[in-house]
Parts: sequence; C-alpha cells; structure tokens
Amino acid sequence: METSLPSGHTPALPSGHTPAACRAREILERIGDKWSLYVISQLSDRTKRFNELKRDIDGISQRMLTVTLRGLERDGIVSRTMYPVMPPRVDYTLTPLGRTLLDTVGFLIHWAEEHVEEIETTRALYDTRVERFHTPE
Amino acid sequence: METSLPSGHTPALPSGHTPAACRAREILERIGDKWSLYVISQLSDRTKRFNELKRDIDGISQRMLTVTLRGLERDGIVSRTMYPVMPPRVDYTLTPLGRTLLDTVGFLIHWAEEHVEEIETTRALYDTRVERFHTPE
DNA sequence: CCGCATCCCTTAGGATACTG
DNA sequence: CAGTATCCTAAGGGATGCGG
Repeated sequence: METSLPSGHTPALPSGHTPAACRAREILERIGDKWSLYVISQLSDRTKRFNELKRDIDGISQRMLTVTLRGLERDGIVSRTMYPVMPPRVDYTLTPLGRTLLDTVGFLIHWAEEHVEEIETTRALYDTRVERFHTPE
Repeated sequence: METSLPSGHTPALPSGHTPAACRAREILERIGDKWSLYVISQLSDRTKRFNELKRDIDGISQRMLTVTLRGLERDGIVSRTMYPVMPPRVDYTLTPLGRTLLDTVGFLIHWAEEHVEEIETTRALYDTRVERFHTPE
C-alpha cells in the first residue's frame, strides 16, 4: 500500500470503465456527503462521545449525526464502542483505515477555508453576469 | 499562502463556530457532490471538449455534466471557452485555482480505488450483522 | 445520554425531447 | 456539437416525539 501522493496529474483515471473505478464512486460519495468530512476531522485528535460530536459540529442534527456515523462505521472508517451503563455512553474513534484519510481531509477543509473569500467573490461575479443575461431590462 | 499539508492531526477545526468555517461547508459541498471530482480529474492533464468529457466520465448524463461544469465554473475552478463556429465548440480547462486541487483529488480517487475491496467486505459484514438483529428467525 | 421512528418538505439527479 | 426545458422519482435531511 503506497501512501504517497500521485503528484501533479493523475493518469486521468478511467472513472467507470473498469468495475473497480465504478465502485469507487460509491465510496467517494460516502465521504463526499454533507457531514462525513467534518466528523472525520473532529475525530482527528481523539475519541469523542456522541453529544460531544454533536456540540462540536455546528448545525448538524441528531439524526444526521447518527446517519453519518453509521455510514462511516459501516465502511470501517469509524469504530463505535458502547458501554452498557446508565446513562448510556458511546465512544467514536477513527479506525486505522480512517486515519489514512486525515491528511487529505485536513487539506480539503484547509483549502476551502483558505479560498472562501476568493470563491465567494467569483460566485457573486458569475451570478450577476448570468442575471444580466436572463433579466430583460 | 501555505500549500503544505497539515500532516497528522488538524487542530480539529471549529467547523462552524467561525463564519469562515461555516461558509467553507458550501464550498466543500460543491466539490463533494457526485461528479465534480471526476470532472476535475478528467481535466487534470489537458483541456477537453464537452462531449469528450461526457464520453470519458462513465455514467454521467448530459444534464449532470452541464450542471456540474456550471457549478465548477461559477466557483472559478473550471474555465469555459466557447468558439462561435458551426458546429459549436466549447473547451473546458482547469483554472490555476482548480489545479491546486489536483493532488488532493488524485489522492482521494486513488484512495477509494485502493480500498474498494476492503470497504466492500466491511460493508457486507456490517450488513449481515444488522440483518441478524432485525430479522426474527 | 444515545438514538430510533415518523412525518414531511426539499433537493439531486436520471430520461427524454427539443434548439441554435 | 453543446446545450436547454420539462417531467418525474429517489434520496437527503430537518423537526419532533418516544424508548432503553
């Protein structure tokens, strides 16, 4: 297993011609959904409990946190430990597989925060241009 | 602007406590959707035309290619050049901003393909466990 | 405290047909 | 060739209430 980055241009993967690439999409959709990146990021430094995650990820609903965690657990990216105590206690932590995503996830979030201003400006410009085209007056 | 990877653990970003982080989510959703990663990847080595992309990205519909390209263009990740000829010709290429994503995109796709087997096995195992719980017999 | 079940609305996204 | 327009279904995702 090589962890080195395929620097520069990837050989422009077949993206569906081979069965493997086709199935890879399902996996990317898992971590590419609305919340997974943030859950992974929040677990980057240590194990956390359910409500701790809920507090730290601003705007996530209880339902979506559950759904997201289940998905990540199903894929073997997050592991779940339940302690049969009262009140219940559940710990979530990254698996070794999950940890292999940390650099990339960190980079993506970093990248997004770095370019927020730039992209929002570009968007605004684009939108006014399109508006001009569509409004008659 | 530092392009170096925040290796290991990110400082577990606030993910919404600051306005910047909150807005960053919208940007991540853009490249985290179903097709963007593949479009970016396909443009990694060179400019391509519309139908060329459509051919190369297996399974994408004409509509979704249009929608995805518009979104990427709006964010300044892809640039669009239209030649007023007959038949029409439109070229798509990555902007400098778009190129800064190449390593990460390449890594993600590579990562997904690398772990397809592993994850599918984990999924299947997880599903049978859950099934056991829910089916009475 | 953790989380499942339900309701319900919104969005994503595929199929198809038509245009400059 | 490179789209737009329309229709329609499935999935996403929030709110709320209940249960161990």
